[in-house]
Amino acid sequence: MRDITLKQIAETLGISITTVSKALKDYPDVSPKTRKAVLELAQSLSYTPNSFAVNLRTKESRTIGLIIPEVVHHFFSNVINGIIDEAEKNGYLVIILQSNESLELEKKQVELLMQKRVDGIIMSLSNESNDDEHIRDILRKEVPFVMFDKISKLIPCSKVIINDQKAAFNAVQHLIQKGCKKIAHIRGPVNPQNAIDRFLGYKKALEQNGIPFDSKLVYTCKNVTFEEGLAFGKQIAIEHPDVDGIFVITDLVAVGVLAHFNEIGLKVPEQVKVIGFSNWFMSQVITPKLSTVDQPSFEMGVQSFKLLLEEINTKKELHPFQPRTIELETSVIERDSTSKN
Amino acid sequence: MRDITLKQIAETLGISITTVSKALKDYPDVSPKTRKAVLELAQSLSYTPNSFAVNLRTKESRTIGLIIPEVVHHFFSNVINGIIDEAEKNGYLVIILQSNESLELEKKQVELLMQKRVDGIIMSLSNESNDDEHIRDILRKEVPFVMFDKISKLIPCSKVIINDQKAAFNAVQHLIQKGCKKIAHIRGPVNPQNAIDRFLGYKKALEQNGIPFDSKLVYTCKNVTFEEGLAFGKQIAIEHPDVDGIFVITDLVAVGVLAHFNEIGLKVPEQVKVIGFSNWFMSQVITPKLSTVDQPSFEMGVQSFKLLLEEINTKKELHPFQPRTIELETSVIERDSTSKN
DNA sequence: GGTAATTTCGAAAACGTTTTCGATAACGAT
DNA sequence: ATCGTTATCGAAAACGTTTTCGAAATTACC
Repeated sequence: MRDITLKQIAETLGISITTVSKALKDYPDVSPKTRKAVLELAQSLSYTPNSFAVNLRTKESRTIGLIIPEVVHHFFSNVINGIIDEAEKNGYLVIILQSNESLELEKKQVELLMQKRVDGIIMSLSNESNDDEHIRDILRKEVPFVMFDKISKLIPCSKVIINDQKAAFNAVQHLIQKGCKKIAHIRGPVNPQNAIDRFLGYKKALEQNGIPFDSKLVYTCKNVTFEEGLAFGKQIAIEHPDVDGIFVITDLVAVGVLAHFNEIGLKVPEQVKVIGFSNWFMSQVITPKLSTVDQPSFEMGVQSFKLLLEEINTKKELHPFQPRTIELETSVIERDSTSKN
Repeated sequence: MRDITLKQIAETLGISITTVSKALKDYPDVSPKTRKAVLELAQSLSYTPNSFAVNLRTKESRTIGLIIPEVVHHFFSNVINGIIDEAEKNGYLVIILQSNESLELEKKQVELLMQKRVDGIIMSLSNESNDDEHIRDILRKEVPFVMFDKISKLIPCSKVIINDQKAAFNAVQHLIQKGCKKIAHIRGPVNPQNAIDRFLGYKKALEQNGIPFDSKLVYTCKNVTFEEGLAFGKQIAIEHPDVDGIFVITDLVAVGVLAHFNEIGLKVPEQVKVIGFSNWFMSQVITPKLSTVDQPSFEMGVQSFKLLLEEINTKKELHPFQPRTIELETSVIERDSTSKN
């Protein structure tokens, strides 16, 4: 049961390979009669073109690469979802790699994808990423490239982001409106731009409301885990028992905080209000239901692929490509952890 | 900045393409002197072989396809994690597609992957899958193939599974040991083999303990969601207020049940004990912490790829391949939803 | 110096497709 | 019958690599 090729079809029909190829691709210069014959035979033999040969000839594989810090993560798996959905609609397949937040791995994977000659790369930076030579390498080779969420502002490429600073500002503003006077912040790691921006948004909201900024009230995550949430919850309760509001970098950590407060009997939202970030599915399942900032993760995936496709297509026609940045809207979602009904 | 090819290296060095190729691939019949020259030039030009050409020539792409019902799912994203980890270790990349539990999509995707000529396919069936012509097509074309978790017992291929019946049996046995006399079961959809097996395990445990089976105590999920958990929790509380134990098809649904019980003030585990399935990360975060059955999802991914690689390699050497089934161990994890400490 | 063995190299085919361009055939118009 | 036009086809090159097989060059041996 060997693979069917154009050659075999041509031979059994007594015509040339060229004509068979043309018939299958709806070229105008083949008679209806022979076209019909070719189509029928191809159908009955269930011919499918050898994609390896097509790739070589056309110099494209209709495959893109996706590098993310981790697959097992509510936010990222939703983005993946959006990307592979939109990609499939457009006849593209997606190769997924995860950097496990390691810069070294990330570099290797970028190289791997370029060797594979994917048609484009979508990527969210690992937390370690500050050296970006490997990223510039992508641009140098003119491989279509889009970054989302964790981006580097220095790289001139298309991006899909949210306005982290504004979103964080709104979250803290929400706490203040609910009456909070002393607000702590559990922030993300040092490097990632969005951790920085959310911190800046927190700071700005305090300033605009005449609340003095106190660096002692800022706690920095290393791994952004549930366990860190537990630990920081404990630390805050001990070090600053008068804190009445906490803005947390992401829902997962916020859930850890809530879990600790539940355990020690600290009342949320009566004694302290908590707001997270991301609108993780789980945040409306726990008690108390967690207020949060909705971040359109699926849509982020969709838009990322669309931008990439745009770049792929304009470059295919040898036109110059102008990178674009898409900023998606966020919104504060009020639940039980910041208001009692 | 065009791509570097063997031809270019050969021309600048004044030797043949053949020799360049051999030098780069450590063939014995090339002198140390020319090898050195080739290696150095290749290095300085940062030559990388055109994988499209290599694919065509070697008839393999070092890429595999993975079809799963949904990416955004704790169990599946962990399996994905295991697969792409192990694949990368062995120099393989992974194309991921999701069937969204639709048989029609699943069929299309199988075809897509075969057209792409991936070196192998790993797959977990969608809930709709009962017609398996598309699966048999994979075997007919002798594409290496592994199924995991949601499998079809009728297909002769390698599989990675758990013993769902035994695991369910142990879960129900656990409830009985904790004193439950009237045990309900929220089961999965009708088709999937593992939903059937877990149901059988439930039944068997009742029988062996002299508890009469009552089909009225069995509730069938359609979509296996948190919302269904809420709904069935409500239904059970109304229809059978004397139920004192519930075995739920998966943690997500069980969490829904707990959420409803929390809401109406039904005490878990005092009035009713609940045990889930999968050991979802979230199950130890909610109150009360959910007892469950641990299912080694990451390991399932690793083993799936290993089996696939085994098949790829033996088939590459034209040896006959004997499918194998790997059964991974599960264990009951006791938490607060079945015992008070 | 002659023969045999060993190194070292390269021509060429093959993988299967796409596409250009020229050739042939068919047809209509005069 | 001649010319121009159009419809239909196929030869061949190209994509870049791998590998076989034979040729040439070098070395070893007596």
